[in-house]
Amino acid sequence: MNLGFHKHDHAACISEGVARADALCVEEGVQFTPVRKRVLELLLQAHRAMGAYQILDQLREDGFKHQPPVAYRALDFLVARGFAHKIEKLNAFIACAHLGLHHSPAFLICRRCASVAETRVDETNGPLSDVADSAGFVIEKAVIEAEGICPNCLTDQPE
Amino acid sequence: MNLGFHKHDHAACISEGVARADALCVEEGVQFTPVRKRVLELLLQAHRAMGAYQILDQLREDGFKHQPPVAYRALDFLVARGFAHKIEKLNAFIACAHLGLHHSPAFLICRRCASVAETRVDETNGPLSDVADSAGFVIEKAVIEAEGICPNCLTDQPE
DNA sequence: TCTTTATTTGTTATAGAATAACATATCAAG
DNA sequence: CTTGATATGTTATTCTATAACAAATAAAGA
Repeated sequence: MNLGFHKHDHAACISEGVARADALCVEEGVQFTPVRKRVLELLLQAHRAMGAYQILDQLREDGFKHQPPVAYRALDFLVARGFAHKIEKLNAFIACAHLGLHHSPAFLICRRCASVAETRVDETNGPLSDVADSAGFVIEKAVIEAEGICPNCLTDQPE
Repeated sequence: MNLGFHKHDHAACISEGVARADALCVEEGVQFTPVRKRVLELLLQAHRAMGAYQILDQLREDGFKHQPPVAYRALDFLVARGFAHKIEKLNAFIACAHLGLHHSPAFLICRRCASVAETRVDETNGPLSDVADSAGFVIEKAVIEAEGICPNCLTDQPE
């Protein structure tokens, strides 16, 4: 699986992401307003996790309004529809790498270069759901974030 | 496995927890100072995740100093030694349920009653480490937090 | 088209979480 | 006993996030 650690056609991955989100919004009858679109673009462009206030700074430069709620509202919208995810460990947000697919995301976070790769995990089995099942706990959503060193940073310099 | 959702001898679980931490500190030659001990007691007592400022309020009532760094330093100490864990999803802290055992914790968080159960997962295999291995990513630490409904809340009222 | 309902945006203010920085005190080893 | 390490006290600040309400815009029905 390509986890985004390697080179790829980035311009295409931005425009495709926006186009796909656009289509999904039409399908669902929700408004993909300029600020929402711009925030998704910023996240796709950055290709890493961004804090809400980083996004806010960018919005300011683009001439958008830039009070905190502007960014948080756009982010809430994107996260609610699965266009972006929140990385709890970083208090930051990242564009979804599997836009349009229902999935439960998991992340690999490099503590050296701060890159974040998204992968998918099967939430219906695995060690955690076994425990939950036997305890009678019903899992609705799981935060799975692994921290470590990405392949690029391992090669670059062995710490 | 007992996940803490059920009744148990809570007084004992507090005193045992403190005693075990005490012994571990002696072993490692680090100081289990009054404020550190008190914070661990508070967490064991609460038996749920507590925010740093909740802890701070309790410390104030106990006559301890109560500026934010007081709580954060004690929490950093407890987390560094595995006596407590941070729940990223809640920006809150909880006493370790497996004190003294090296383990990688995972949590089941009830969104109705806010109780948190700690369990262990094997981090060396499972779906996530397969993905990491094949990508060449070295996992050092994993945040695994599942949100849902605990057995008590399921029974109490089917939502 | 009108109008009314829902959704989105603008704005101010504040709450909540965490740390930087530096002075002071206490402990532990030589 | 003194020196180096560890821990505490304190002030201030930064970063993250939301409450609350007014104004504007869009969508749906009469």
